[in-house]
Amino acid sequence: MTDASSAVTEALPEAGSKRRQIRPKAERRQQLIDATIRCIAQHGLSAVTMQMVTREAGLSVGIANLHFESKDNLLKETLRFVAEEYHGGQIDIMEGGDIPDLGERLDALLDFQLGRGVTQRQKMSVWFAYYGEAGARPVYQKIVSTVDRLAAQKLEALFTDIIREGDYHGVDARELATGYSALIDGLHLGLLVTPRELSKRRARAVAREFLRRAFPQHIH
Amino acid sequence: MTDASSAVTEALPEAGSKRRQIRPKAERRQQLIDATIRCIAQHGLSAVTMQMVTREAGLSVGIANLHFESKDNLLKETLRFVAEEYHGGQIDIMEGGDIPDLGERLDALLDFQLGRGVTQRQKMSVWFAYYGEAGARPVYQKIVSTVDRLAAQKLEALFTDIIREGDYHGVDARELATGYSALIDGLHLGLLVTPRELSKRRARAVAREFLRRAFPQHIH
DNA sequence: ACCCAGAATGAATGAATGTTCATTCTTGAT
DNA sequence: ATCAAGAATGAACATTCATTCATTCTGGGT
Repeated sequence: MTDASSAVTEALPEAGSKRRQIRPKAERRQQLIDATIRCIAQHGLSAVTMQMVTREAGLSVGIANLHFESKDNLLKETLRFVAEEYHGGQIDIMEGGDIPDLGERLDALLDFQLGRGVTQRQKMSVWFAYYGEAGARPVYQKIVSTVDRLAAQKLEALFTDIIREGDYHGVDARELATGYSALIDGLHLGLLVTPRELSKRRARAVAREFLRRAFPQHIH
Repeated sequence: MTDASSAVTEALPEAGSKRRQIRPKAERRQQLIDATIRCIAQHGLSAVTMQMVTREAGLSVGIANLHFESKDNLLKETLRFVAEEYHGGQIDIMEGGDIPDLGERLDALLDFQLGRGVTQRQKMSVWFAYYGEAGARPVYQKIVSTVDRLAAQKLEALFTDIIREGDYHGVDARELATGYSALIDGLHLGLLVTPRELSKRRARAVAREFLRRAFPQHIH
């Protein structure tokens, strides 16, 4: 449900054709959000300008204020999109009727969180750019909190099921879920800031080991 | 409140003295760095201006370019200071001849990483503000990598000692150190972005549980 | 073929910000 | 008491950026 990532991304290369095109509002909005994500990843949140974003989108500067009322709003909506895409993806897997086996479901979750290619790195940059500003901007905090809370609940529910199925003792689903979420966030940080020290392979091994310690029967 | 003439310039330093003071270069540098930290924590990295920082420091705008050559450089030096302070504190504890007992040393480390009061929150904000930009700024990446690598080595060494002392099996010091560092980073993020969901007390419990699983004889 | 609602444009505007530098002031040495 | 070195100041400058809006253009409806 949440894989609109590369759907509309190709609007850049017009071979000499600068002809003005009229498109529905929703499409333009997504086009601008996608461009914003690329700009943040490449230049950093604090360096992003409206001119930069609209040029990246292949549009004029005026249009950003037509569809979003201001730069602040564009940035806010971009955060909302990224947050919902990431957490939505997780939630789909965790609820997943697709995967009945709980151990496999855990694996799929880990795959989603630490897998994928370059695209993921772009999203990670955006993610942490906003985290960095969240301390000073309540609006960002609220957006992240909202989706975060839902994902945390689903994770706790999944862990509860696993604990029951494996008859594990001395394990608190809530505490473990908090720990696992924090671990994943920390690994993302490591991948972003010190990619030389932490390979994606090792990050996965570390996360896997965490789960294996908690649920030895489910992770091999 | 926002009076340009009288301003707030004489608020913090010396009571009632608006007289110009000449102080050694090192002291002014630190004064400006401290002010920068407070500004980042309060307004976010992308909103920080030179005027803001120098007013916070109770100094004039010109002085920032006298002691640091540019805004970029001031921000860079501020990151370096925060990074070295944080990692330096950790390293002192981990090397710690002060605390012979390894279990207690772990506790002290956890205390340092998740303890303290409001000050810590300020530092956290700064920390993640830079992380957010690190994806797009190699300079920041390098500063963080450098101190990070050293701290990681010390942590691995401490874990190795503990594993030997406790005769633990099936535990890899390096992997565990990576996991623990990531966990702490992730908990810091949680404390910063969703303080409502994650209390400091619970963060400590989660980190403690992680260590207890790995080193049951050393953490009670 | 014609029309017009509204999508799209981008030059113009004004506000904000980093940096400079001529000038003022402080301090310790003489 | 005097002076020079250089620390400190802040008004002025040049630049950059978000936002506006008069104008142009497009495409579906008639």
